[in-house]
Amino acid sequence: MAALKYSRQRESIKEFLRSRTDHPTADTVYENLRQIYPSISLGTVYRNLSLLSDIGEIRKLTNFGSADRYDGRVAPHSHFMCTRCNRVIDMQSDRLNGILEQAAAEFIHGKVFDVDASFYGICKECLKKEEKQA
Amino acid sequence: MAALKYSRQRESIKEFLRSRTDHPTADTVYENLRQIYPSISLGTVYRNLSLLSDIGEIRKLTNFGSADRYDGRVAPHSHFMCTRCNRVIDMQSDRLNGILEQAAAEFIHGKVFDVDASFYGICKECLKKEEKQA
DNA sequence: ATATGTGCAAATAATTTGCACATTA
DNA sequence: TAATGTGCAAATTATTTGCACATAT
Repeated sequence: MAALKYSRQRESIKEFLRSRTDHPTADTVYENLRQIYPSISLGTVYRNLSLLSDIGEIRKLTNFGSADRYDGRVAPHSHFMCTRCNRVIDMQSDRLNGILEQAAAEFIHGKVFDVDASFYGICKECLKKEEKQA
Repeated sequence: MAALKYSRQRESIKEFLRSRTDHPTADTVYENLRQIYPSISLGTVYRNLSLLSDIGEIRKLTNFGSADRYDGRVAPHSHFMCTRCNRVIDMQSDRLNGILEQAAAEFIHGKVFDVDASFYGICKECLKKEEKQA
């Protein structure tokens, strides 16, 4: 219904997310956009993030800690979170994507529209740090 | 470190989750346990849910709406959430589990300890309701 | 002109925490 | 009796919302 009107705040938020690969939280988006639009409000950031993910321009990740994170990349891919340093990095596996799609198609108790796979562990860098300590 | 002591509240919470397949929220657990322990507090429920999931006796699902949900089943499996009625149902696929494990093993940027796959869509029952309206 | 978007501040929702008392080992 | 767990209430965190004004079509 609601006809979408242009807003530079929204465009900037989208652009900012496209420029990053670290899946920032709403608050990080806010702090960064403040450099460009000093009077932007956190409410506006939340409203636009939610709107953009509703229309599929960005992806909302609810899976990696208490604050939601946002991903500027919408092509199918998975994520790995390091539970030491809280980094979230992209995982690309066509095979995994294929199997997830297939599992979705074969599911008999409903119609699947969306799929998400998340992995948790310790990243290389944090593993190295632990070795040094031991 | 912290040596674990018995508590009937904790045992009841675990037992309650084992008896359900609908992945209740902390609040639902609280409301139900109140029938048995009228003076139990929400804080105690939260503390025990978090403790139980830390020691792997239950699983915490952060993926299905604003409130976390809890799963008494810890064997590897996936979930489907109906975005109409908010039900979360179990999905069992050995093949999917296998591929997820394999993707975890092949991941080169870190060591994976945990995997989660979630599916979103509309369940059979809600699909039927929509048909009737059209 | 009218719908849509924004900033600000207050409200809400979910979860966590401090503290005095209770229970377990 | 020492460590762990509980209930209660207050605090914290993330997110949402109402409202008056601003901007886009």
